[in-house]
Amino acid sequence: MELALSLGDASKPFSFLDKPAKMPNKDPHPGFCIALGGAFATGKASEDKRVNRGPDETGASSSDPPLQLDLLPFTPVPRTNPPSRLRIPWLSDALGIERVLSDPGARALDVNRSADDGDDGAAVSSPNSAASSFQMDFYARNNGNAARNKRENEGDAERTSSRASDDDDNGSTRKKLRLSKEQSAFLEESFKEHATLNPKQKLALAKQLNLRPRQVEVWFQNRRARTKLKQTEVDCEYLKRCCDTLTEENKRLQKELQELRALKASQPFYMQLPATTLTMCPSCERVATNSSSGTAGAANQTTTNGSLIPPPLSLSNSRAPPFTNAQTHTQQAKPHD
DNA sequence: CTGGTCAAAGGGAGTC
DNA sequence: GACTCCCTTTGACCAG
Repeated sequence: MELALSLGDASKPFSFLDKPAKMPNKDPHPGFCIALGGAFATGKASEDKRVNRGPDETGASSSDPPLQLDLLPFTPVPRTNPPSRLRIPWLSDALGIERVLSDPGARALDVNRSADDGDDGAAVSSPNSAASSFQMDFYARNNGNAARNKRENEGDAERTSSRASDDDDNGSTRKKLRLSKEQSAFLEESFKEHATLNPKQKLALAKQLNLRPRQVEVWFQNRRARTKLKQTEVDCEYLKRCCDTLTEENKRLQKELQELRALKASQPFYMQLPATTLTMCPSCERVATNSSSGTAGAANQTTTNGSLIPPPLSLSNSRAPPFTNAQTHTQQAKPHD
């Protein structure tokens, strides 16, 4: 597992990543950057890149439950209206495909056109239009959750009328409006393509789902917040593991240090060998040896995996001090010439 | 009753 | 100034 942890310079992406970790512009934790490899790495990032930006999408994709794409057709409920085929406008534009969410072969609904052709939304408001049938489907079929069906079916009319009159509400009571399963699923599908919406997309979605644009906007805001929260949880979990690993490494190094000190105490004559040079930098506290004897080897092999311990500064047999800066690197033990 | 979830409101900050 | 985003909080709803 390859990993890198950077505290203080989030602007420098890690080289092994397919793409740098995207952090929001107003990230509340500036200077913190974490990159994961192996199990945590989103290896699909390169092949699963979205058309548009999607902050935290990589993390979300790993933690989010798989989205049910078999939203339609709604077989349990008999259709009274012709099935409609929905297009996610920006998807169709960008990819040249239709995101079919309903029966294939049904009439396609071009949300872009409906949004562009007029502000009255005639294309979707007509009772005979495909969009209308889709909207009716949304309200005819509520959540598949059996426990909720009764309540929700009872509340369908209220919900619909509530939405229709929300704009005119005096706002005295904030009625809880829970989006239907289909509405949430469609919004989710849209979110997978675009974590953010431009006004046209927002209007198109609102018309398509018979929601107010503000509702669509709020849903996306809340959805981004949920994604970010999940990513934060993943990051925290990873940091916790990093902390545990470093703690273990620290313990091991402390133990090795004690062993070295014990060895040094038990075999003091090594320090008197003429060829042995043991130096320590007081600033960085690194011990470097300049010796051909075995003591140097003991100092150099302070790690079992060598991952975190810096290599000796000099391995040459020269009598010259291994540290070039004589001001900061003071020789603690001088060779006996 | 309580805690979790989620839609929504409100406010601050950034951008154009 | 309008718009959008993010963050926090609120309130309704639901399950245990």
